[in-house]
Amino acid sequence: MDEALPRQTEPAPQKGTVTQRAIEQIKAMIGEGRLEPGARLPTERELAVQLGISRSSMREAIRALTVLGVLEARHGSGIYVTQLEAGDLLETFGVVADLSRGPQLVELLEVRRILESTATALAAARITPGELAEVEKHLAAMHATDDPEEILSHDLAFHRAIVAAAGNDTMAAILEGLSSRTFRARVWRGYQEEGAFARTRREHAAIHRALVAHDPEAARAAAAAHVGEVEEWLRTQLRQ
Amino acid sequence: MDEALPRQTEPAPQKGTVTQRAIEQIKAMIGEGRLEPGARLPTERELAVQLGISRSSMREAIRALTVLGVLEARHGSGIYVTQLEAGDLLETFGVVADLSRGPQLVELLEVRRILESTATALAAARITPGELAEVEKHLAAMHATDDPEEILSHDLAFHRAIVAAAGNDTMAAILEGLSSRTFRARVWRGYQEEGAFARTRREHAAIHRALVAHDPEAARAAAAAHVGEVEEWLRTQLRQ
DNA sequence: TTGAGCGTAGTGGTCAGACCACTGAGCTGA
DNA sequence: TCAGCTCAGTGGTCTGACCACTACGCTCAA
Repeated sequence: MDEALPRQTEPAPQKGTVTQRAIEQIKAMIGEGRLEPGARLPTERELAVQLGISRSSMREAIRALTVLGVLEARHGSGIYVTQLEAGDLLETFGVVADLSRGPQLVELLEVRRILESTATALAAARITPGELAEVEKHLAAMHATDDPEEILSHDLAFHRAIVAAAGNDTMAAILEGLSSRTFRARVWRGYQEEGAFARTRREHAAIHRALVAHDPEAARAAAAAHVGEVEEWLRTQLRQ
Repeated sequence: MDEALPRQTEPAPQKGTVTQRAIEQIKAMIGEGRLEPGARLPTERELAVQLGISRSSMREAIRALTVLGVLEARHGSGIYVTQLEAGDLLETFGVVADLSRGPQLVELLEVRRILESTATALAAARITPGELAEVEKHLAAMHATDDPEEILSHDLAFHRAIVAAAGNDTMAAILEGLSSRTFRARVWRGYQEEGAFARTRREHAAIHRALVAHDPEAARAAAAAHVGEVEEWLRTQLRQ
């Protein structure tokens, strides 16, 4: 059975470019379970013959699915389906954050505020002593240095550890994209230059307190306020 | 200045494949503002010469950025940078929903519950009479037919209209991906077969009431319950 | 018997050049 | 004036060749 409903009497409607069709066909193979996660695909040359297209076009299709995190090409070995986990598929989410500007950055921060506050609330309810120790490690490291690069790095790890404790890998992957290194660097730079370090520390401490107390509502409020501060600052920047 | 820090004394570290490098370079050109949204790029042949690679490799790079929604190729005309709006960049988000299975679907629904409940709450506060009329149109259409396809279609439009009224295009684009047609079709099918139509109608009515009353908290609760029902049903399905 | 080292077949990565399909701007002529 | 045509330029596709790398099996000395 073909993937398209017979909307025409034509046997092969030839819609779109051959590469686009190849992308859809491989996606369909995976979606229908004909290719399991981790499975190895036929060779580029063989796939091209199977779908009746040239190797160049097939390579473009494979490249497309590679950047989407669906396939993984290993030089000299073969092409494999990824595990199709959240991390694989949502890696490209960072591109959005990297290329967004102006009002769109505010919208992204708003999404991050919503997700991160909920994730922090979940974490407060579920976090284990081991996970809490990890969070505290980065909190302490953040206070122990003056190097902005290192602070940013531990800041990221601090939030990442909290989100991981929330137990939803998909949400974690999305937030990872929303907090991607370049995105944070661009916004944080200006924000911290205005002497927001002290405020950031206070907010981090509040989040930490809520986690220790296993108080979801306090955690939600603290996380929302934390991201909201940056969001509001960015709004102000855009107005002027 | 090159994009990479000089971690080696080498002038050109040659990291990764040439195609990957080309992707990064084009992305950098856009990120640095050398290519504005809507701008037209040099021809494939010219770009290939500029970056010192073959046209094949350049085409793969362009294809990759095309599927990511960053570039748009027009046959016979040229290659253009998209408007880099949320819709352009987050179109690929639907791929995640299409290829996710099992526990990951539950995680996706959890993310959707969080975002959609907040979006519905925002909509309740901001919705205009015109937007409300649009919502009601789909609500009525949903009740006026028995065709599952049409019901699903209006169900999607109902939520889309609400989310649009929330005023955050980025969030709307993400939710669009999370509610993509194939995703909904896969989950909804089983859900509705169990006679959930009546419940769905009640929940939609509750959401509508909250919107009319401009009551954000009621709207949030109603939307969360609505998605949560499906989420819980899916959890049950996975257990057995 | 064992294991380090060496081939080698097969795979993805890259390149070059050719032709096709489509677009759009300029020319032509009624 | 403008409908229609022409054609140079652009993306889309194909072919075939070679390079870089991997994995596996073979060899041969310990």
